[in-house]
Amino acid sequence: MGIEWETRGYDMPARLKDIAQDLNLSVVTISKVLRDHPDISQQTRERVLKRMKELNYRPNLAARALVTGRSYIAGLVVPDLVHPFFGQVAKGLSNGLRKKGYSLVLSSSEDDPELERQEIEQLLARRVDVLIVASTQSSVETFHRLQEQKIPYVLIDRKFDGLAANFVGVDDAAVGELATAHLIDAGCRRIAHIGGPNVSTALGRVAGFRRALHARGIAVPPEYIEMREHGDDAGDASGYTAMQRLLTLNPPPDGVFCYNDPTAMGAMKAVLEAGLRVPEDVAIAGCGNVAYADFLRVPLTSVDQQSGAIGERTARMALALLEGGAPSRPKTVLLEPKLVVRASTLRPRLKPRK
Amino acid sequence: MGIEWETRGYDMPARLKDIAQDLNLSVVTISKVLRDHPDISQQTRERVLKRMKELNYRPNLAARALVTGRSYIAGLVVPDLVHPFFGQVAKGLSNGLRKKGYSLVLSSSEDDPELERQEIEQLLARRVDVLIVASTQSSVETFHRLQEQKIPYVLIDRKFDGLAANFVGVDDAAVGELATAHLIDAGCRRIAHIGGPNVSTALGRVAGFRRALHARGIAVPPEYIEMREHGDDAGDASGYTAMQRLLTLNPPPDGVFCYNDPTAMGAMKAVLEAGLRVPEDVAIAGCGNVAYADFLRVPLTSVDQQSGAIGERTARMALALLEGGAPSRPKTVLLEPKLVVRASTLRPRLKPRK
DNA sequence: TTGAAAGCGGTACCAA
DNA sequence: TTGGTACCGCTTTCAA
Repeated sequence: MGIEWETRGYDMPARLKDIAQDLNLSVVTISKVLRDHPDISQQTRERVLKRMKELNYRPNLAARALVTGRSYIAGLVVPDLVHPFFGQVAKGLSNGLRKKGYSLVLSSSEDDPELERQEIEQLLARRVDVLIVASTQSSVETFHRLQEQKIPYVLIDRKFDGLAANFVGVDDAAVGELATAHLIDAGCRRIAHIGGPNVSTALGRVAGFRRALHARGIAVPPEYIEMREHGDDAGDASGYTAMQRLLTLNPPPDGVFCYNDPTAMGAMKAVLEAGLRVPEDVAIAGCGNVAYADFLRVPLTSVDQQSGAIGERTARMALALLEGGAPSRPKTVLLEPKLVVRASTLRPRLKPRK
Repeated sequence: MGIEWETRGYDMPARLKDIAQDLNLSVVTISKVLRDHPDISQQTRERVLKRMKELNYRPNLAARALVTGRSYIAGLVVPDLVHPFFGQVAKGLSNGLRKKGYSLVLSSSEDDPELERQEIEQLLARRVDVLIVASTQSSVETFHRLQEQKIPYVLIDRKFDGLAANFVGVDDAAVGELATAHLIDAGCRRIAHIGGPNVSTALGRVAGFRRALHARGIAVPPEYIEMREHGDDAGDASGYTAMQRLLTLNPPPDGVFCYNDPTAMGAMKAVLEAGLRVPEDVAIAGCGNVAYADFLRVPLTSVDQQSGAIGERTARMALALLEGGAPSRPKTVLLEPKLVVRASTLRPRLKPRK
């Protein structure tokens, strides 16, 4: 045991220096063993590894990051961790990055653009190697700054028009089209939409909604479209009130496409409370395909956003940015949404005839 | 502009040294301004701050951590991020820590004890200041090691008998008692339990279940208790099959207390598919009070586990561990569970008489 | 195959 | 009020 070790206390983490002194070697040699450097004799290597085990040695990653300039940390900023979509993305991402030794630092922006900016600052101060953001910004300025500073980043879920950035998400217009076309096929003719806040996902979905109706020559009265200001959290409450309003119209809609599943759940509640039936009087389709969609009052038809796949693809893209040699052009990965049909849109005329 | 700056490239982050050279000051002076050290002249301070803004200076937290020995990072390990309970905990925790400048590094153990150990190692290598773990270990060894190394840690949700550790969670026996007593009050007399895996939460809940029945002199046939091996994910599937088995018994139960809400949802599905009614034939109570409990086929009575509060209290405890002076005795915070009654247990005899 | 010296970007201590 | 020097734990370069 080196003298150093004696005086450091058994609760302080061991350092390369401690091992070096114990073994009468230099710090450099130990460092090389640590990193599997070739030019170390087998015998020395074994002695060092043995001592490392004994001392329970763990390299100080912060120190390493300081000299190598790589932290092996990815930063993730999401609007709301409680939303199952982002939970799933975080899980897929975390799994993908772990394999390559990266850790994930998590920030929640609470759907607040200013807070999101602060969190990004904090992550940059930590010198994360890459940033992954489901942004709630309305301006693109933050990301221009990142570009200037050549900080690799990937946008997920929400993107910006006119910003050439790495992006992983679903094709939101396709999401809207898929759900809406399905409602039409189910026999609905007065189809309404309860939309989300002013971000790309909500805008894309309402655009797809319009496109599908237009393609089939079905008109959409403006009052059939309700864009809500809520973020991702209070979706059920806002879906509820939006649907109540839609039911006062004359004629009321016989089908509704909702921005997300919580919104759809709120809408469903309003319909049932009004004494109407789902799907016979009003068919309902949501987005997100939450895990429990099958267990709802009426099992909910929903467009799957591939949350797990988004996490994995984002991990792949982030790693490519880091390990890949030349900085490449920004890439966009658009996953195909999938419609999952359940009872909330299975109207009589579509049910199998007996 | 210092010569250094010219040659560094505009995309490299500015350092104290750059600012010092630009202003003909020493690095120490800049560092003091950065940390609001008192003995700096007003004029100097302003010059420095101005230059910091211009260069968009961000202190390198890794470098600071190296010298101060404090990383301002907390590590969180959970079994499954997708489970809404842990999402909520992570959110509360993140918010509580952010206020004091801490970041949160997130690890998912996927309910795998070995992976959990590896993740903890990784976090220790990052020199996190405190560790927060919802552990899936069966042995207590990992935590003894942490104690030896004097690494502050807080267990959440799941605890260990005989391990004196900081803990934040709910009183699981109370959870079980609360739900079971309610089922009895609702008029159930043949009450079954679908339990979870071999961790403290599941064991505590089944103990409370037994205690409540015993206190009212109601017997529990052993076959009325189904302990499932699943983790937190496939709860719905295992609740479904467990309930199917329970329904084959003679007599079948008229009330079921389930380990968690997904399990309860699966159980509910099995009951309804068997052509029975909830709650008239079988009343069902769950645990966790998931956000959408109100929107299920039959709105689900559930015991609220206070997930948000757990996150916040854990943040407080973690901060106390770090900022507090003397190392204190391990503390246990047991939050009171709350029963949220919904239709799944509102049996006729409890309904208001007309 | 091994190691001495320099330095990553900061902070602490003490002298000027 | 300001700054020189040492050092945090590790990697890099280059010489022995």
